[in-house]
Amino acid sequence: MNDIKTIIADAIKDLFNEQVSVELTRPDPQFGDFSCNVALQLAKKMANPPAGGPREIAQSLAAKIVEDDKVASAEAAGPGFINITLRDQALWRLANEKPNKYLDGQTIVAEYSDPNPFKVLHAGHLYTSVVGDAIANLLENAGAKVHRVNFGGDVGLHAAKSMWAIIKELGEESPEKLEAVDESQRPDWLASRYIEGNEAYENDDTAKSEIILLNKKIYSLHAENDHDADFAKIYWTTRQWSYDYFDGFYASIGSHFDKYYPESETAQIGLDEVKSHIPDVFQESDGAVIFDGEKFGLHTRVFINSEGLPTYETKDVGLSILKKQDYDFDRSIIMTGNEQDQYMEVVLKAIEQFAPDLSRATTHISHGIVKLQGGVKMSSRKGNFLKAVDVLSSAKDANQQQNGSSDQQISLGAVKYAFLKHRIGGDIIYDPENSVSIHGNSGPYLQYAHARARSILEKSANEPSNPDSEEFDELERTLVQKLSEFSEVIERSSLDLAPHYICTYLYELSQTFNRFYEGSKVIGDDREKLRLGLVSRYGDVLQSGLKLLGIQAPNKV
RNA sequence: GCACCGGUAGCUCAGUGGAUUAGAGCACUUGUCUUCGGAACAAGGGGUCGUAGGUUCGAAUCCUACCCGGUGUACCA
Repeated sequence: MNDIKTIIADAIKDLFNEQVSVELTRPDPQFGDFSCNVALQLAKKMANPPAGGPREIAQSLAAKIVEDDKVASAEAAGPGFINITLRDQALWRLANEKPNKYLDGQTIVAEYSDPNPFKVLHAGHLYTSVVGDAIANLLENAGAKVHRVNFGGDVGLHAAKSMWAIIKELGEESPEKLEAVDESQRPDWLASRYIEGNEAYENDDTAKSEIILLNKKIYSLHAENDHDADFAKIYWTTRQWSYDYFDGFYASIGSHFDKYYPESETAQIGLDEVKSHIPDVFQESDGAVIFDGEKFGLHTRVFINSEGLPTYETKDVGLSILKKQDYDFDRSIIMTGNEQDQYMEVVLKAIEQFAPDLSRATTHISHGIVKLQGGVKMSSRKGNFLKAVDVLSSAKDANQQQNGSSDQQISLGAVKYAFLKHRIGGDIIYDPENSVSIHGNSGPYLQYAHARARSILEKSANEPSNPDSEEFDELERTLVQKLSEFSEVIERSSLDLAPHYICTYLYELSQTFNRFYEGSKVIGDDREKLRLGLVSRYGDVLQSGLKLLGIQAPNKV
């Protein structure tokens, strides 16, 4: 693709001695392989454009471009577009192009999922785990060294609520009693404690003040690095249960993290940093330390509360510094729910005041809420929300019911694809039945399409050939043309941090293949070897595309 | 109030300032096909791209105002 751009850029230089950034688009296939609007740009730019305007510029460029031996035809069209058709061999080479490693040598930290210890993973955590992982894959594929990290609150009111209920449940501060909780029950047991603690906090004033005290106790436990007191033992043990539960969950969806950053580890660093920038960046106000975002058209937010405790803002400052220390990244990507959009703007603006490079290297992306199709009522009662495992099991059930399949790769692929196929940002309406459907734009459909392609290759007695010197017929060429888009799609997808481009592309590709397959006999045809070559490349593209999305593509379904 | 995000077919959603006719899937109508895995292919109906202006050779896309929905707006995360 860059070859083609160079051909056009050279032609522009030769004919008009101008420099224009050449952008290629993929037009409707009937118009050619590529389309280019440089003539329209040039006409604007030139001091003395030709009398025929952009149309004439396009014509003379087309005549020049077509001289290149990669190009079969180039024609001026419409108000001044140039439609370019490649020679078949050049198109086939493009269809086999390796991904552009434009991020070679770069280090990127991707932070997502971010669940809190002591609490339950909900549907939103599942969503960001899936989408964050796909983005990390894309960046890795472009050559970057990517570190996946996870930030969560192991201190704070929710932890105190849990600890309060844990101790109540145990009857006393005796850590050995925790052994009675079976390993498999630990996540649910902790979830129940959080619900109890939360309820007590809201409805029982005595409990509430006890919990507030526990909150401070947890902070000081960290400050003193206490691992010996009974209270500390209970805290550290149950906290570890949470991390074990997270690890198990991520493994079950085929994902992993390099590192967990607990808030307890970022709080002090953030606190020191914030304090060192009073009053130049942060100011004291009503006993708290704030950042006056209004100077920048943003909100003012509290970084250290009037009790001297760091807020989430300060912990995020600490996290940024820590991530930079740990990985010396070129770029940092943070994915959260979109309710944090304006919050994050303030934090990044504050960081910009004392560490502009750090702020500039950070990209925040955010997503909406995951809802179930049909709008299952979310009760306001605590603990009754859409859990990550609920989403997975609804897919499993739907797969069983609709397809009679208990294949986890299928139901997991269905969920991932259903999340990934939408542009990041809006709410996701998840429909289990739709997601596992073998008709239409779904994960299982593509997994099946891949298996079917592999099956053709296996069934044939011949080896695929590399059709480098032959001409394609119409259906073959349409397929190769679509295959040739793959490397562009994944590059654009990683540039825009938009995995959904890949979903759209893979589905379109499979439709193109089905049309080819409907009209072209493969096994037993004179052109069998050549066509096997196309089927083989198609299978590879489907598999590597799905792999980038974090979806398995087995050879047999 | 102010700010941010969204509003595209009955539903769920794509859509890079470009090209006749704004696209998919699901759902609906009809056809092909005794199937190299038909989990297919072909054709059709269905649209004031929230509304009104503006910029542009060209706007779903950019700008302005407004309407609707969601979220955020000082010591939660």
